Amino acid sequence: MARRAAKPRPTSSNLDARKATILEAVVIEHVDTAQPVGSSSVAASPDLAVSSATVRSEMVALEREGYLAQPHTSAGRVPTDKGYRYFVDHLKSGTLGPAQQVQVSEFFSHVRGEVEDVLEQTSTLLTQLTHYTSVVVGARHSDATVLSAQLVSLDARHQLLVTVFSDGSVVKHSVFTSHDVTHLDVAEASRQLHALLIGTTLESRVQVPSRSDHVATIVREAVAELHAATPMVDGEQVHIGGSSRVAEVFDGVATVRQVLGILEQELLVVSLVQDILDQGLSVAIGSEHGFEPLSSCAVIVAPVTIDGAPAGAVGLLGPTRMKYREALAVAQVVSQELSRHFDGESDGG
Amino acid sequence: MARRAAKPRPTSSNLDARKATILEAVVIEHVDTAQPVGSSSVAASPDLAVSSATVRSEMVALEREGYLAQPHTSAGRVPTDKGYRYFVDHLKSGTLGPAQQVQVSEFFSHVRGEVEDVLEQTSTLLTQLTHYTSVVVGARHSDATVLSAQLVSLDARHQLLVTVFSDGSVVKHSVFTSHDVTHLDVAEASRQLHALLIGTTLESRVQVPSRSDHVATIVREAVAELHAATPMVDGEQVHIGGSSRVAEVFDGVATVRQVLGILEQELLVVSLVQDILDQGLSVAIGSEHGFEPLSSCAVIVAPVTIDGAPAGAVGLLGPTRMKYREALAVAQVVSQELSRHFDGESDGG
DNA sequence: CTTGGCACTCGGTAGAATCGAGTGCCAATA
DNA sequence: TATTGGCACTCGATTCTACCGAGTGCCAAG
Repeated sequence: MARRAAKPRPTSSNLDARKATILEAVVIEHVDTAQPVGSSSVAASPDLAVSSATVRSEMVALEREGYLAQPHTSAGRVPTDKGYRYFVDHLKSGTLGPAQQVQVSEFFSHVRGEVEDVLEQTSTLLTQLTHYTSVVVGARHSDATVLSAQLVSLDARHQLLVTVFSDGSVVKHSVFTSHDVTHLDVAEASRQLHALLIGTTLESRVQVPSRSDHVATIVREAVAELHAATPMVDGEQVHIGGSSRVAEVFDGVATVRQVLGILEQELLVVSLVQDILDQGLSVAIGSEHGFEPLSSCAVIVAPVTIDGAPAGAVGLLGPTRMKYREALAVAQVVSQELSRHFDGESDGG
Repeated sequence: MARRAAKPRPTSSNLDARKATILEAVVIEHVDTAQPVGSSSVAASPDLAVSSATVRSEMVALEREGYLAQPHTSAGRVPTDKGYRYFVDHLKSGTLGPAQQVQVSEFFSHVRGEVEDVLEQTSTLLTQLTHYTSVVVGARHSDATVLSAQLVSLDARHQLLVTVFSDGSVVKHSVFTSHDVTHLDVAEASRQLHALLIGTTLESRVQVPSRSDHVATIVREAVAELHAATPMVDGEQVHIGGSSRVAEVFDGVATVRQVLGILEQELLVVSLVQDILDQGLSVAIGSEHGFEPLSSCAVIVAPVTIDGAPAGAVGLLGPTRMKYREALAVAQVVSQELSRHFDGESDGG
């Protein structure tokens, strides 16, 4: 997954009005029918007052410039990734249908609970709205500080370090001891850990006691555990919804298998989404994300912010032959609403 | 999902030795080739010293009794669910291949971390071992008692109730107040909540204070929150691995779509697994689980225990045309190892 | 009861014919 | 010069046919 330096904006993104109209018509029809589009059906478009012969000659031009492709001679044309890219870049932003609007506001006025639950449910909402696979990425909290740390004894040799962070996340880590420890020792260790960790971040250096008594050992173990497990905790939380949509939206078992396999590797998905965001894109089409196994997919992303700070993203994954207008609108609205939802929450709702 | 009263053991599960051998041969070959099996290839089996004509007449008998079916005239035979059932019931339990054994012991000697992580990784292990979709269900903790409850302030109007249970699970619940509360109030509420909740289970009636001061309000809210969210917390945790295998193991996009759709509804999967366990089965073949959308699947389950008490299950989901011997062996060994893993842990490892 | 023999069935495959959507090209036209 | 109708051509998809062969069911002989 190559991380490119700058936004790969189309180099020569100027088509005269007629070519643009033709390209648009091809995209729209192909998205609808999944079939190559012929010149005659394009010429039938009300936006176009020319004959199919004219359309044909324009189409060879569009093909030469890389916007269209022909599956084989004597077939219609199909948009290339570049063609979709032009279409998307020149898309007047769509809006949600009334039913969708209702569903979204309904959802956000009723949803409640912990962040994780909200994100999970949001992913369900997204696939319901679009019939595509959805991805919701929750923020990492590498700069969150410890609000509270506490050691709870499960049994004489098994303690649980429970740490609460300023972003509201709670993590637990098991601490095993080789000898039985008393409740008093646990209480003392808990007190020390709290004092030691409070205000620190996962990246902070923490000064652990060097003594070798029981309590100090537990404290050292616990801190080591907390920091050792950091990479796992630090990884953003991912919620993937509607992966079954993959099976109905792609043709060919091989592709389905491949895409599902990718979706199972959640870290990969996160870095993909992050990558696209870093490039300042809201859509990555086909090979644009430079990730071969997903070259027949388009990925739409929209950032989520909490009080203005980036806090994650929502995404939609579909075939390059995707209903971009709809999907973009959904992603945008949902990410906005989600941001607003959390904004409101942190002011006290 | 009908919950049946008793185990649906096969009613007349007696076949003479020759019929049994023939059935076995058909199952084995069909599992291997996915093709209908003809009399001649069965007759070629070294276990059988009869001609194909004899095999044929036995096969019509087996078909009449419901163990085999013919896709169409002049095709070979295919096992029915009943046929697979007989095969499974009379299977001499297989054993893992050496490479698999190594992989399992390797895994369990290296795995560490919280229960959730272990279960998640176990699900990955299962699909690696079998190439089937795996399900790992973690225990519910309805009878776990509260070891610790603590209220942590995120901001003036947003508190977090962090509860630690005796089974090592930690849950958090947000508590919002309509007025700012002081740190002193939070501390006091935390103290009261701890005293109030400790030793209780999620099912316990808790006597909340009826006073109307700030602290009492928070306490009431927090307790209400904890108990309101119970159903979600109570639900067993599910880890599903290798759902992409569905795409390579079933043929027909329709089936794939359907099975994936089911897998997305984790509650359904849990109740399915639970159902099969309740029936005392280790395999549910085709329609045996009475769950129509999965009628082309076989589900293998094996219970996981901690110190003898039921604590969850591991499962494998594949086509009815499944490698039962292998898969059963894997499920059994992994569930045992998992049980042992947790047994060891609770004694202090 | 088993077996070899035999006629029969029927899905799958290969090849030929056909269809038709769609193209590229060109000469006529505005 | 750009547009257009006309036309020959291409080539995937569909249909039809013939045919092969795996596999069956049946039966008479051992």
